[in-house]
Amino acid sequence: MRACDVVTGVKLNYTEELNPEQCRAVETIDGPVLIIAGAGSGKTRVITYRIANMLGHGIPQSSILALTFTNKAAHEMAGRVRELLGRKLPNLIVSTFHAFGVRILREQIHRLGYRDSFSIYDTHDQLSLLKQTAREIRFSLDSVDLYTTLAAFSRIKTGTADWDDQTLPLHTLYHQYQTHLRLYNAVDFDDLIQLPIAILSQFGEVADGYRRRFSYILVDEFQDTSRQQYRFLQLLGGRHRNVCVVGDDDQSIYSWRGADYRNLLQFERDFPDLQEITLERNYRSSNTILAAANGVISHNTNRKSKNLWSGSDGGSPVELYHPEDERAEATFICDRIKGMALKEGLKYHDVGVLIRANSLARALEEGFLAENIPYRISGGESFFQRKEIKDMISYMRLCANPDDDVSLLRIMNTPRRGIGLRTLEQLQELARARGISLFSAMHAALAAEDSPLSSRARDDLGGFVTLIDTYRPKLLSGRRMAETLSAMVTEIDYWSYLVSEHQRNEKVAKWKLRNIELFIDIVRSYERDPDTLDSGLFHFLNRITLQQRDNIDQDDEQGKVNLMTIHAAKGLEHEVVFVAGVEDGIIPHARALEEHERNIEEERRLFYVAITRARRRLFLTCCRQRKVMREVINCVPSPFLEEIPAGLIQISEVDIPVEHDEAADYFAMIKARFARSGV
DNA sequence: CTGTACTAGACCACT
DNA sequence: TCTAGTACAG
Repeated sequence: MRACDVVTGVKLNYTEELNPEQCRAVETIDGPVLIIAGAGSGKTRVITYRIANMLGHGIPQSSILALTFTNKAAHEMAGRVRELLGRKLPNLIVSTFHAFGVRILREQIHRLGYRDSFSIYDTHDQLSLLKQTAREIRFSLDSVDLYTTLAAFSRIKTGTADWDDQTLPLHTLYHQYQTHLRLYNAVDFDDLIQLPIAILSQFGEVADGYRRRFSYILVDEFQDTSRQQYRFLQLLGGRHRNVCVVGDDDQSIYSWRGADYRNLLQFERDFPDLQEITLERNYRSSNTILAAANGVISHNTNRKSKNLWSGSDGGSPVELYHPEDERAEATFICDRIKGMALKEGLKYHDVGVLIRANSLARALEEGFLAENIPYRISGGESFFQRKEIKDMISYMRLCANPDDDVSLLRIMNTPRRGIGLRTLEQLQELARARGISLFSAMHAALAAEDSPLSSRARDDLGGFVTLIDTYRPKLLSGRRMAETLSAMVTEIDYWSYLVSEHQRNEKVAKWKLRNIELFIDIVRSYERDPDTLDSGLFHFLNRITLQQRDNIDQDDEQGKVNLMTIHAAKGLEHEVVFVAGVEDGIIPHARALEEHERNIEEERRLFYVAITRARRRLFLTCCRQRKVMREVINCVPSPFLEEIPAGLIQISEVDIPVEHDEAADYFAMIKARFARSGV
């Protein structure tokens, strides 16, 4: 019997718990390793045991770097390791690529001429920067879509695309955007990968330091890595070659964000001596669910051939239901959940309700509320994206980095302080002339004898500058940040601002104030958390900026139904899974197909990921009609439904008369298939 | 400079 | 339906 004695003294007997392939994956520690891990093949288990095994072989935790793609996956992995070893590993780094990028930048960004107090701009901030930049250089954005522009900038920055006829007119805008980022001492999400690459490739001794430090690298969800992330990985691990990547090409669902399946081929080319391990045995789902999933995914071309099989037998059929509209859909889902809870003792937290887009969440949430089913939702707008919270964050960011014009512009007049357009224009003029930030320009304008500002404007401005200058050292001290913030909220009288903004609706004002209190609590518990090694203002801000979608409900997931997007569900599993809105235009999403017809394969993988989240039972719902924006539209069932072998599906009949031809046709079709298959 | 009222456009996924 | 942006009056 093999066992490994981990530092903690915990004995790990994994041979009994793992199959031979899994064991091999756990035991192959040195050199390049490629693990192809099908859905439900125990991947997370393998990764955690592998880390435990490495520690058991005397590899220090600080030498191991485990990278994933989403926050959720990173948390999941860190939690599993902790659970397995029964203790926290403070020096083991399990993080997203972006968070790891921040870590490097905090240590090294000065080499590129930034200060380590840099701000990180999320999409919102990028958007305001873009607008502001355009205004400044008199570039009309009327003809271009802002998001498209940002996407183009991203492709340019990451080297995914070159300037072409489409993007060339944006050339000066892009450069101005970049200049501003630098002036404001700010970076965007792409920079979090791009700048570390620049540092590692320009400064050999720095790169060597990191290579020595992280001598074992593990990458989860490798199929979702971008070319940039691969390059980053190569710079870090290309020499010592102790790089283990784990992935499944069938679950690649992030190509829109730069994920590139060619990384897999590149990895094989770069490390021709790699050990390849394929995990094909599925431990998660019933045979029925697995067969349904296989039926769907087999329609994709260009797959690395893989045959998932399961030791378990049969299982309940996949149930397909056609509700009248999205409200009936919510009712059906609630009824089923309640029924199973009652009859089978199903726990609410063992249920996952998956949706393609956040917009589908509303009707379901309303249903859960009406039926008193506790739920939690992940994805969508995070707590930190809420307006009132972003205001607080902007105050903190400006204190951390006074050159951050985007944050300054957000709060300069929030609450209203009488600093108007005229004053702002004068300040911007001054800032531009001297090549300084707005906050510096404010100081300059206040100090200047011949200031063009009116005395009223001087007073208003002076109040703001004094406010920031007073709270800045307090927040920077890193002590009692929560109290400081709380005092500031009182001083700026944010409550009155909320009340005046929501005169008609006092409830909203109260709700927002409550959110701010919640935020202050978060700051407080962050400060008190003994596990945060670096409890300063910057670290806090960086951390929450990367937490764009994950909600802060880490506390109690017990007893709550999980409502989330399919993207967010990747890597998770549930006893019972509902996939809502299995309609043409939603899965596959119309917008995805508009972009490119070939995106159908990724949409299919998305559906595959949704199906394979289920252990025992799978329900698919497909509305007859649905309200989209203003109007009610008739729905057509998703074409992917036909790819599920007919014998596996059971139609849940509805007692509502069939009104629409399309729906009727589809019904007939399903019934015919049903008859043919002889069920 | 502020507040209100009106209009257009948004809903695809994550860091 | 909701929000962000703009026009205009005070």
